[in-house]
Amino acid sequence: MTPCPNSYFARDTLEVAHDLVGALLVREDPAGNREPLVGRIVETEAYTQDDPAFHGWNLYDEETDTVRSEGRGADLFTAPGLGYVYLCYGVHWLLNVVTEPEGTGGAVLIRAVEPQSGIDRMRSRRGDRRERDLTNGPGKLTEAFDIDEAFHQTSLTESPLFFVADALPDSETIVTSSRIGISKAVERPWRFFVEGNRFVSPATPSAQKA
DNA sequence: ACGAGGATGCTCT
DNA sequence: GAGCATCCTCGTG
Repeated sequence: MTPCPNSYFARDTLEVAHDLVGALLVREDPAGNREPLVGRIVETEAYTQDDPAFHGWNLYDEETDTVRSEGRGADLFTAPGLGYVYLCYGVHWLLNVVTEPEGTGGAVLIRAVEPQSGIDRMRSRRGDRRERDLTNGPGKLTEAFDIDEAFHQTSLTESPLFFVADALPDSETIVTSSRIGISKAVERPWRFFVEGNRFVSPATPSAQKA
């Protein structure tokens, strides 16, 4: 269980978003008394600094190669491997990990995981429902994993919350589609997910080969 | 299965 | 005051 290091995230955002599909998301109990919560990531989305759907859109000035440090989106230009966690629709926390070298904007949204360990505790947090409904959406998995603003701008390369790289089995294929729930740059195929996996979020635009 | 509508709070204009 | 990187419940087929 070696966490993905900062260098893993200091890469092209599309590559990181692709490679995180199949990786594990691990949430350890700080006290160490209980087994960790573990989910295998089956769906991600990429957001980049030249992307109108990006929260830090237009903070980067190409002419002067500088970044305006105003507002929420500025945290997307911080060091790779940090958390970017924000409240969506006033209701749900969404988990992103910052990508690209510091000073370049980028993040990967974790949209769905397949529970692997700690399922009983996920269900106790989420309510008694089908296993696939515990974590098949970006707001659902943060509730199942007890992730909120406390992880904003904290390191996601060490306990208690980190990623572990893992390859997909031969039986599974990564495909892409347009991203979910955005109104700008909707044509960019920057959603990555495991084809046919039942833990992928319900909204599923037509897929293309990754 | 599928669609409509409401909850709820932060950010930016 | 509008617009969200969403989810849940409750209708109707």
